[in-house]
Amino acid sequence: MSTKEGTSGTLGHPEVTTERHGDLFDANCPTRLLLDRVGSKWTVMIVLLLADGEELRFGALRRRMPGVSQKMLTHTLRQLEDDGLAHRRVEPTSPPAVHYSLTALGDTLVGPLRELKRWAELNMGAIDTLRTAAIKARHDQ
Amino acid sequence: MSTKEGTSGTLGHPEVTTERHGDLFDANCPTRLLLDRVGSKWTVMIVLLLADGEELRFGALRRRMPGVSQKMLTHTLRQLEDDGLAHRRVEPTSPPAVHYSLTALGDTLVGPLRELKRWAELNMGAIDTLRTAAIKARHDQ
DNA sequence: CGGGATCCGTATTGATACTG
DNA sequence: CAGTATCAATACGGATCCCG
Repeated sequence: MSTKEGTSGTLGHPEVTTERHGDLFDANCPTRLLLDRVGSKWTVMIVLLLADGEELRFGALRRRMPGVSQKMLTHTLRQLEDDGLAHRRVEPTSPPAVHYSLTALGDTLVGPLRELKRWAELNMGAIDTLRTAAIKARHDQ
Repeated sequence: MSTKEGTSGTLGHPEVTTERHGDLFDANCPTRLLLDRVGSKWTVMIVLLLADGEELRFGALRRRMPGVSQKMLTHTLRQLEDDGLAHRRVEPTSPPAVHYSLTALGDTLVGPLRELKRWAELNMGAIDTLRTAAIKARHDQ
């Protein structure tokens, strides 16, 4: 998630002009583009909160996401909106009320993300144990 | 889900010294822990390359991953190893040969990641188009 | 060949403060 | 309430040199 905005960035990066390796993985790999978004700290959380047709206001989202700053929440929502994954509906009332929901496209992402979440809940405990042990072992030796 | 919006007026400090939480999503959320790893730039690529029992040497991995630096490759592999997702086998030959493969645990992650990859390949094109259009629209107006 | 150690730029995130 | 604008910290990723 270091690659900034997808727009032809001026990354001090050697141009990948050749494809002589002919491999499945490349710089323009869509998976990486997705992971740059999904890897963002709050994206998945928002998508999962808006799943199942849930429509939440800015403040409601914020309350459900402990630790998020309003700047990051705004930023991530904007990103999701620009990607066509989330929809933003503004009610021009006295204090403006902004509702967020998933688009049809965004909804299709819920499945894969839920599976990932399920995997995490099942295995992250084990991983954390293994990790601690491994590091301790290296430190020991 | 619970549409309860309690007036939790206490704007607590960001100090997360204790496990003071009350929501489903929190810092100790396993999903976030997983995404911190998966969101890393090269993790998914490595896991997918090592899928299906593939065992690859350091150099082989590197050759298949255009743009990766040896530092990041080493770092990511070490992380995967510590997490118990990858296995490292050293052959103490004249020039040392190090082979990497997935553990049983690591293998179970392949499925969810493949699904994510499939989604990406199907939809990232559309997303990129939408994103460009959205940004242009905002800039236009 | 594999990888440790170091220096370094910058993207990402966060903490305020201010606006309509 | 929802959002923008600044400023500051840091973690991420890359380049390079060196070692067994």
